[in-house]
Amino acid sequence: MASQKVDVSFLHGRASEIAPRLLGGILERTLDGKVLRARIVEVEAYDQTDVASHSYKGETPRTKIMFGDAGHLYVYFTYGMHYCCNIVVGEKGYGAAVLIRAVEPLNGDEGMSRRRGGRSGRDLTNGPAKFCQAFGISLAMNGHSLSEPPLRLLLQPALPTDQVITTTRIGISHGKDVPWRFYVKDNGYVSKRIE
DNA sequence: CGGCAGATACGCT
DNA sequence: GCGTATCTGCCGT
Repeated sequence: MASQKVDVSFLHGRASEIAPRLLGGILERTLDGKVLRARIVEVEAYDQTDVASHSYKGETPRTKIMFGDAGHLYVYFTYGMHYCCNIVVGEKGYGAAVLIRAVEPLNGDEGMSRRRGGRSGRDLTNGPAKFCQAFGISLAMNGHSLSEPPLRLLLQPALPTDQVITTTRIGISHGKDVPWRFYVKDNGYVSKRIE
């Protein structure tokens, strides 16, 4: 597949509009001399107007990257043991990002399985922290530009609208009614199928 | 497959 | 102190 720069201008818009457009995009990671590839199948949008977002209460040391340049990775640590990663979107100074909640592995399943404690199939990457573990993403990659190795985003053509399911987000206690979760219809790697 | 409890450490009040 | 954009194991259906 041809190499492809992240079209940063494409990421300059509302998180809720960009998020569904990232479905089907490819994430390519080089790790331990191998190439891992996966297709994005589930995302959620967060921005500073929304109570569920880390950026809601303004910029802090932790959320600084979310307020930075689009096309970079915002990684956070949660529940004392998990990492989750987002693609920063919107204008610099505006805190917004798209959480990668699930991907479908395309290559490098063996390495992912090893990092996932021997698990296989959908259990490799059907959740945001599972994906980070499978892809070896931690705080060390916070702020990384997705135009460069060792982790690149390769945008793909938009999916047909009837293949995209829109629902409320998962695991939050505020902003539960906001329909900013998007996933690929009938894809086995989606974390939870509801509605 | 669904529901629930426990793990575990950091950011922020 | 308290809550957390989660996962896992264990239980029951």
